[in-house]
Amino acid sequence: MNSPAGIPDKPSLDGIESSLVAQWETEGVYRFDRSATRDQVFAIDTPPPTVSGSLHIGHVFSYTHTDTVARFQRMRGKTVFYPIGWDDNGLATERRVQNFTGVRCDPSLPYDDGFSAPFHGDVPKDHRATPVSRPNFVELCREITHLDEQAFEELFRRLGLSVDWSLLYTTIGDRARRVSQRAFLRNLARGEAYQQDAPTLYDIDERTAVAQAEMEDRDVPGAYHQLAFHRVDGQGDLVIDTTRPELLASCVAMVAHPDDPRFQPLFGTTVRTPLFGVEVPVLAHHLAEPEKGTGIAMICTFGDITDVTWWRELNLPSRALIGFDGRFAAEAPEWITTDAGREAYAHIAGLAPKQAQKKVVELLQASGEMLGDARPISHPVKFYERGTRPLEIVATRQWYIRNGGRDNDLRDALVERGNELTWHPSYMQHRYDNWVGGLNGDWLISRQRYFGVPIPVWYGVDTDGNPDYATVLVPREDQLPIDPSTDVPEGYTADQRNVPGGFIGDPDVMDTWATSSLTPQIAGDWGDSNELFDRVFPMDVRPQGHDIIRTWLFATMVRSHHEHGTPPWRNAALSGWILDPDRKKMSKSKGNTVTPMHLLEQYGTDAVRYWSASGRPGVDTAFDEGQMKIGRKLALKLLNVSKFVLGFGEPSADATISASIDRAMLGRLAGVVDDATSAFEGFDYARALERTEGFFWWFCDDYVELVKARAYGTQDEAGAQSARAALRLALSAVTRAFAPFLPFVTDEVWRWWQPGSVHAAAWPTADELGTGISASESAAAIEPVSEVLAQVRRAKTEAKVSQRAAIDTLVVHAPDAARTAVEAALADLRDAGSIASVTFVTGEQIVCEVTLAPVADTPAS
RNA sequence: GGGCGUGUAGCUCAGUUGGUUAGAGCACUGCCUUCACACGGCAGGAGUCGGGGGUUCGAGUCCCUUCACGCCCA
Repeated sequence: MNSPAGIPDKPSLDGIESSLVAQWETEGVYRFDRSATRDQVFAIDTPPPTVSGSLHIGHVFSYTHTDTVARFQRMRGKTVFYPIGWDDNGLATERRVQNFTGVRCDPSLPYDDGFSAPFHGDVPKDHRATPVSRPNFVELCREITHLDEQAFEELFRRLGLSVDWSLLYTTIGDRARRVSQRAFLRNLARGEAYQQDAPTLYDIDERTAVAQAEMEDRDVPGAYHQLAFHRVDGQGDLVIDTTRPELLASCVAMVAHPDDPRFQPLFGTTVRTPLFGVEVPVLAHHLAEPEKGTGIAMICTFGDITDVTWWRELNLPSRALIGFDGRFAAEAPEWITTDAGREAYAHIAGLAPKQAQKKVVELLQASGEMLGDARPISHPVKFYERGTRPLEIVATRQWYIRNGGRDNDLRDALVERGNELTWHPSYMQHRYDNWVGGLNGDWLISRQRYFGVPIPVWYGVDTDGNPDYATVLVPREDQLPIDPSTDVPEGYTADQRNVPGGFIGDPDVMDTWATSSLTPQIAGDWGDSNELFDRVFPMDVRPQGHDIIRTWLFATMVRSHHEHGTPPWRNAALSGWILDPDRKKMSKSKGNTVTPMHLLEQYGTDAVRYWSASGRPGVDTAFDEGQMKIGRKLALKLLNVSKFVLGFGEPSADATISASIDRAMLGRLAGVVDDATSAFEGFDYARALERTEGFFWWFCDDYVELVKARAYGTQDEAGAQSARAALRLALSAVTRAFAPFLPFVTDEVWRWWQPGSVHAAAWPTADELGTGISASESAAAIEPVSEVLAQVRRAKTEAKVSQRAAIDTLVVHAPDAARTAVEAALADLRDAGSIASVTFVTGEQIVCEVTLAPVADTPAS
C-alpha cells in the first residue's frame, strides 16, 4: 500500500520531541488568553520546584499528572492558565552555593564589586569558606540558581509540559518580592503579622529561627540523670529525672501533676537546685506526667516545648543561658548568688550543650547530688528538618503571622476553608485537619538568613542609639520591592542609618514559605491593577505532594484567607511519591534518585509520561522501567495503526456507517469517552488513560483485524465505506483521547491528516460518534464476535499453524442472541479467519469446532 | 500514643452502589517471519484477594478484630 502524502513510509518516534516542542512554541498552542473571562479559564497553581540541584524522576511523575489535566481542560475549550515558577530563594539554595563555590556570607563585610567565587564545584575538603558580603553572596546565589533554572527549563520542555513559558516567575524575582512584601504589609496593617520577643526554636548551626512546620522529631540516644533538689524546710531531698542536666542553671521551678498525692503536700513550698543553690518553687500543672521518671520534673527556660508552655502558663521568669551561638553565656547570671554556684557556673560558661552536660554531670557526681549512674534511653528530640544538631529554644524577637495556632476562631475558620476545597483523593483532607488542629503557635516567618525576600520594614533608633522595635516604619506599596538594608524610609536620609534619632533596617528575610504561600498572587500578578488576577483567582486546582500539606498548602490557605477571605483554589490534587524498587521513598539524601533525561532519550517522552500517568492520584508508585517499555509500545502502535487506517484513504462524502460491528465499535468507544471524561473531571487521569488504553488495544487486535479486508474492498462498496468511515472516526477520537498522555505521538499522527495541533483540537464526545447505541447493545454485538475470533485463533495456535491458515468449516454452537451478533459480522469473521464455510448449532455457550483446510505437502505450492 | 493509607498472580497494578467462573500488563512458556507494526502478532499456565470472625441468598468489596508495611502528627 502506498502511503498518502504526509504519512511517512516508516513512521518513527525518533526526534519527534524537539521538532514538536519548537512547533508548539511558534504556534502558541499553550499561550494563555488574557482577554478570557474567569468562567472560561482553568487556572493551575503549579508548584515551583526548588532550584537546588537537579530534577529527578519524581518531578517528571507529578508534573506529568498536572499536565494531563491541563491538556484535557484545554481540549474541552477552557483557556488554561498554566504558569511555572522556580523556587530559588531560601536555605537550600544558600547551602548549595556555599558548597559549590566555597564561600560563606558575612553581613558585616562591605560589597566587593570585583569579587569572583573561589570555586565552581569541586571545593577541596580542607578549604575554609571564604567570607563574602551579603550583596556578593546574593549575587552568587542568583548566578548559580540561574544555571540550574536553565537546566530545569530544558527538561520541562522536553517533558512536553504545556505550561505558558511567558508566565514564568521566580520566588526571588521582582514580582515575587513585590507581592510578598505587599502581602506582608497588608497582614501587618490588619494585625495579622506581629513581632514578639519570645522563646523560639533555633538552629544553632544555621543560626536561624525555625517554624513548627519545619521541625521534626528524631529518636536520639540520651540518658536519664537522677538529681537531688534540697527542700528549703530541711525535710530532705526531692529527686527528679532529667535528660538535660546541663540546663540546671536555667531551672525556674519544679512541677508535678495536681492530682499526684506524692507531691500535693509540697505544692507552694520551695527547693534549692543542686550545684547552683537557686531557690525555686514546687508547682502543679496538668502536663506533668506522674508515670514519667520520678513524677516530678524541673522546668528550665528552655529545654523543650513543654517548658515554654509551663513558663507561659505558670508565669515563670526567663532564665535563658544559651545564646544564638549555641553556647552558655560567658558570665554567671545574676540569679545564681552563692559563691559555690557561681564557681560551678564558671565551669560551663562558654560551652556548647554537649560539653556542658559532661561537666555538670562531673560536678554533680563530685558533690553527691547525682544519684547513681546515667541511664541511657532513646527519646524523640526536635530537629530542624535540614539540621544536624537538636534545636535549642532561645528568646528572640521574631515576626509571626497568625495561623490559628493561638486563636481558636481563626483555627476553626481555616478548618472550614479546608471543607470548601475538593480534595483528590478525599482522604488527604484528614492531614490538613489534623495539622491545623494540632498547631501550638503562630507561624514564625522571619529568618536570620540572606537569600530571601527582605522583611520590608525599618525601626526607629532612639536617642541612645538603641533600636526601638515599637516604632515600625513601613514603605508605601508603590515603592515595593524594597531592601531595608539599602533603601531608606520616607522622611529619613541615608546618613541617618544606625544613628541616634535615625532608623535601622530589619536585617531578616522571610521564610521561603512566606513567599511561596503566595504563588497564586505571584503568578496572577496581584497588585494595583488586578486585570490578570481577577481572571484567574481563586484558581481551579493546586497540584502538590502530600508531604507538604502542612507547609505549602496550609500556608497558602492562611494567606488567602487573610487577604481575600476565600480559599485560594477549588481543588487540591495530591500526588504520591516515587518509590525505588525496594519501596523506599526516592530522595537525594538516600542517594537512590533516578535522573530522568536518559529515560526520556531511551524510551521517548511519551513512554515516560505513560508510566507517570499510570500512577493513580495520591498513591505512591514504584519506579518501573517496564511500564515505560509498554508506553513506548503504545506510542508505536498508535503510529502504525494510524498509518494503516489512513492508508485506506478518505471515505466518500456520502459514506454511512451501516455495518453492525462498526456501529457497535463506535458505541463502545462512546462509552469509553464518557468514562474518560468524567474521570478527568475528577482529576483521575490514570483511570482516563486505563479506559482509553483498554479500548485501543481491543480496537487494534480485534476490530481492525476483523474489518481490514472489508475496508480494502473485498465485500461490497457500502461495507468498505462504512469500515473506512468508522476507522477514521475512531482513530480521530482515540488520538484526541490519548493526547493528554502522549502529546508527541498524538500530535505527530494528527498532523498527518488534520489541520493544526491535536492539542488545540476538541476533546472527543460520545455525541460526535453518533451511534446512539448503548453500552450493553454494543457489548452484545461485539462480545460473541470477539469470542468466536479468539476460539478460531486458539485452534490455529494449538494446531501450530499460521494465523493465516485456511479453515474449511467452522461450526459455531451459540445461544440465539449470540448467533445473531456473529451472523451480523460473519463476512468480516470469514475474511479475518480465512474461513470457507460456517454453520450454526444452538447451544448454551459459544463453542467453536474448527476444521482446518489440508495443507499442501510441497513447500513450493 | 493519635490520624491516614496500603496489603489481590513471581513483579507492577485494576477491580465504581455487594451479584455469574477475580482481571490487565510485565516476566515466563509455546507457536506464527503475517501484505500497519519483529520496537511485531497469536495463544497458554499461574491467585485459599494478609489472617480470623461476622452480616447476607451471595463478600476481594460492608462490619468487627488481628498482623505486616508505609506516611503524617504527638
